[in-house]
Amino acid sequence: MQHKLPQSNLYLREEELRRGIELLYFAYRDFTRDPDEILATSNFGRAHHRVLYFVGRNPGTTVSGLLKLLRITKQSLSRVLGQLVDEGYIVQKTGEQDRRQRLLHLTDKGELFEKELFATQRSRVAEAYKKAGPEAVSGFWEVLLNIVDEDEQGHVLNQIGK
Amino acid sequence: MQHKLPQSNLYLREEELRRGIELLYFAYRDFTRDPDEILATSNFGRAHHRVLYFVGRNPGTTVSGLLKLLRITKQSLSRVLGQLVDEGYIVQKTGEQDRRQRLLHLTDKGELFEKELFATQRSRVAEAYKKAGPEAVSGFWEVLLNIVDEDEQGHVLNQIGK
DNA sequence: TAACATATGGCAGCTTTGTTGACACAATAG
DNA sequence: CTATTGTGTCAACAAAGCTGCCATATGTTA
Repeated sequence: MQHKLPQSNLYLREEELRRGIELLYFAYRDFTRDPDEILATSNFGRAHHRVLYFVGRNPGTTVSGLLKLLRITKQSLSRVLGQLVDEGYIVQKTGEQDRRQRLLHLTDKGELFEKELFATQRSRVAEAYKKAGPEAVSGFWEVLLNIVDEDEQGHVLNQIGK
Repeated sequence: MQHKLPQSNLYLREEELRRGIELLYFAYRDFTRDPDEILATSNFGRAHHRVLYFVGRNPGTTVSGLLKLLRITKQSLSRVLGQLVDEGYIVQKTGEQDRRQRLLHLTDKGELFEKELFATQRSRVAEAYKKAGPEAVSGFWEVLLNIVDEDEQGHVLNQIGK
């Protein structure tokens, strides 16, 4: 006489959910460490990295575009963006159609620095992809995408160019 | 006459790496938002959540155990831990073998609160697992584990009970 | 043209959560 | 007995979020 054990199944499911939660935490923790170390030597922080990264990925983006992408307030962004502009990593060009806009671009210095930061994450992620194999990588993308807010998945897909 | 186009392959690989980096960022951003909102109404922050979470997962853990797991300094931990103890979410019991240790446990109040916080992430992750399917979930775990520092993967595997 | 809306920038001040360094005390280990 | 370990605490600082308010230039619309 066999029957399903619902508690047992629930327990299993909970363990699987906690596994995802914990792996996400630990992976993110380590994933940010290498660039953080480089940033610290330049008196920058993680917030500067994000701005450099997304300006590099979306040249000509506007301030409000970045605000929506990063979901932070104007003041938070303006602090780090101002420093990056002051120190010559980013330039702002007045928009041609709409002259209120400040279109953001990396300078050569900014591109160089972004490449240096990216290199650390590149090797970590490339190694992980290689060890896990292409099928695992697809699953990795798919689950992560579904963890993103449903009404934001479109933006993300658009951002990651797929 | 056919030959491989190395630049093209490199370009593709870079896009795939950036996709992982960006998905990790966006997923983590949204993943932390639901609990953050609940925490804010209790005058707690994300750091309190982590302590509640890992004490719940490792009842009887010590202060130094938590320090190693979270990789923060004693002072950072002691601030949030002190608040959680003061407000009755966590109790400290003197270790029996080693009476210098303070073994940490959630109170009933603490367990209830942890459950409430977990529920938000549970439903987000469960939904993502469901949409992506079991194979994708395996890949998700595998890539994340490989993103963790190599010399920490053992600890993590031990933590997630596998 | 006048009024409203939008994109951006700036100031003041607050909070959370990380950091360092120094010191103290109880308990354990050698 | 001495050294080390586990924990707690104080002071001070920094990064990066937040709110609220105000200013200016530019675009849009009635």
